[in-house]
Amino acid sequence: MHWADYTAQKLKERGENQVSASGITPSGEFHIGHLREILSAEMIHRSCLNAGMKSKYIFIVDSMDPLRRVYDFLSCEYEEYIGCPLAYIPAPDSEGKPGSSDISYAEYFLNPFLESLEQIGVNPEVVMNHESYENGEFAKYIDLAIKNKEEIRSTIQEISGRELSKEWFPYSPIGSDGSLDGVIVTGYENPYVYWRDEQGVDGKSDIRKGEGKMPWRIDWAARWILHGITCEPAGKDHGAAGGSYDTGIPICKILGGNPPDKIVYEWIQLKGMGPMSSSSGVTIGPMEALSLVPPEILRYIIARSKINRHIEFDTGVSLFKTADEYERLVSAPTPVLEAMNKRQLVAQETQEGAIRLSQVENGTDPRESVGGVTFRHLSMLAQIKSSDEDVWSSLSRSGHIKEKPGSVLKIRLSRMRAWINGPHFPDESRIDIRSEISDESRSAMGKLGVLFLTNLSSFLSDCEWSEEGISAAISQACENTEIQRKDGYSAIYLALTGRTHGPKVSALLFEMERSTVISLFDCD
RNA sequence: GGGCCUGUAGCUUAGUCAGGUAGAGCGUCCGGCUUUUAACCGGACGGUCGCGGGUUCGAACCCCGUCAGGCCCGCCA
Repeated sequence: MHWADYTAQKLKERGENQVSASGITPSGEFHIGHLREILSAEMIHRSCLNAGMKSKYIFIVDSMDPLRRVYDFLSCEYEEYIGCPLAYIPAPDSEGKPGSSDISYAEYFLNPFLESLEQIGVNPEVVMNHESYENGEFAKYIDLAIKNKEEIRSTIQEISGRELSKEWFPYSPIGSDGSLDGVIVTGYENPYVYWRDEQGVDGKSDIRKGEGKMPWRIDWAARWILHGITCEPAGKDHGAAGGSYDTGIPICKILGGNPPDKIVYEWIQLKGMGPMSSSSGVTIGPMEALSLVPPEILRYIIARSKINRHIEFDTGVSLFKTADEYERLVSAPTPVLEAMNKRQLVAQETQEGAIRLSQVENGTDPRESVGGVTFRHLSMLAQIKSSDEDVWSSLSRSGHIKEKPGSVLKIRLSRMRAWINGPHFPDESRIDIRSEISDESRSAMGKLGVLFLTNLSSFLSDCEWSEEGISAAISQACENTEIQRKDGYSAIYLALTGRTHGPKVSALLFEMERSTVISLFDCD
């Protein structure tokens, strides 16, 4: 059984209404790792729906979290905003300086991410955490946390093994300069928390407004109750013994809630750049990774791995392999046979779940996602056809598509182009058509190969210029020169690309000018 | 120091919770396909399940120890 289905089955024991959630701090550009957080929760949400439960998926943006430090991509002017909630500070401009646009720092990084999520079929209910504070939704829990301050303090100290200072308080007010740092609480009288900040200024914060926040470990526990969260997969950092999951559970109970079960997912890491690239400074941009990969393949990468396994995200050749695997499973699902033992059945069921959860739209037929065109074929067309229109007309001539390309296919092509034109596309998959046959290729194919190509050249000069016609000509030339088919095809690839293998020859030649092919092959 | 996750065929891995003859895909090799090429079809090769001990009639699986990799115990997905 797939892990998401298994989790859904476990959740059913709690009841028929499920709320899955993710929470992310928008402190910088979103990246592939955040995607695992999002998709882990979203896939469980889908499994709950598929199991007949009521379920929703919410994405909580930690917009009330303060700016921790001046990140590399920020200019030093951000120094003055350290400690201030991300919702209340300006977004950086193109130079990393605080800009004048009216969107906040938090929104600046969030908005493009939400667009990417839409493309991979994730449509969460978005909750800006700072709004929950501003609306007073947290007030009840802040009050409870303050009243149970000592119990929460000892819970955190015992479970995390961390010593809390004398000044520690379960609510951090914003000081006179807008920062949460260094503000000491001096008193509490519902609804006001009294404080003194680093400048020595005294003030008070209304817990019903956005004038402060609870520390992370308590904030998390409180939001579980506020939103009725039953499931929130957390990264292994939160999941470690003594981490915020372990303290969140008892704190949630202190605040009168029923915490979700602990679900921990492993990290996803970027790989695929050769050892040379890291030294040459080629690194992959966080959102860039998302823009290269077809949505269902991206989902499949997350769905096929168990939630507690490392994933190496690779934008090189293994992307082809993953796409092949996906397409193979979609077009020819493993059949359920009587002879299968329990394990094989489990494996089959897990595989089916991974494919089902990889679909951009829940419940659609996986075969539609391939759109009749394989990833590899598209990579060839995208390389030899610079205009999209030519790609579509080629696909329609070859019978891959009926009329106009669907939106799924258009997105696939644009991502393919981004991949091919970027630094991550593997060289070995690059189609570089030679204008003449190199000496190495000539010696590799041997005399028979040369003879074959010359022969082929004449057949091609008067065959029908279609994939079928070209295939027939190749076949004739093979028979005529008594070359092994295998060697004949190798000779063609050697002439075209200098390698012994490549994409389907008839399709490749068909996309070229007949005269170009004829003069290239006529090499005797 | 304390803790978590991982270690199974050349590679990616299933199976570990509920112990019962180690499964799959990729790659490799061999054969087939007389319009066969980043294919397809059939077959073969390939595993001391990290290592050592224990429990058991029986251990990849349970227990103890140990090694290796990753991670957490301020913030981080």
